[in-house]
Amino acid sequence: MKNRLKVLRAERDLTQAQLASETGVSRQTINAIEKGKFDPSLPLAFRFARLFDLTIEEIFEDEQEV
Amino acid sequence: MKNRLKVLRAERDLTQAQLASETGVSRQTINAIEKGKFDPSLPLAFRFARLFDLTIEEIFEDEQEV
DNA sequence: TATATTTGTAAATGAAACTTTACTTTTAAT
DNA sequence: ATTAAAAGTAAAGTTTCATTTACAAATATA
Repeated sequence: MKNRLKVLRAERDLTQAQLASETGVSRQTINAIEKGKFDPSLPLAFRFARLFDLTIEEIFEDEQEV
Repeated sequence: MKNRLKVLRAERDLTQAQLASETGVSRQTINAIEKGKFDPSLPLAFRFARLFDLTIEEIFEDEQEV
């Protein structure tokens, strides 16, 4: 699943560490999600959406893998 | 996190087993999500959204738990 | 009321998300 | 060219999502 976190972060001048602390996860978790190592949980996806004032669909692009 | 899966299923006359098979998970997973035992993964949430032709936000209601 | 279907639940297991610690590489600013 | 900050990565561990098997309870239908 692709995501626009890196761009959204850049637009708001946030570091991975800042985004991590604002969403209550570790910096490594943010890095792993940005690098496509794994997908966030649904609750974490909602926290990203709330923080950036976007829908989940505007942040994450599903690639219908099933 | 609340969800409207049970109602959406009822509207389309689907059993838990049918919804499970259409989204590629077990019946027990559907049951557990409906009963609030746990939240679906983000990819599974996208599959529900695609199947019901709704956004994730229209199916799942976040209760800002963090 | 008997029977079939659906739903609820539980235990054990596996897979994926996420953590902590720690270190290296890259980028930006002196 | 140094230095500091940010990003990348890795290993080991915990928690959460999801599986299989199995059975009980509820709902529908004959």
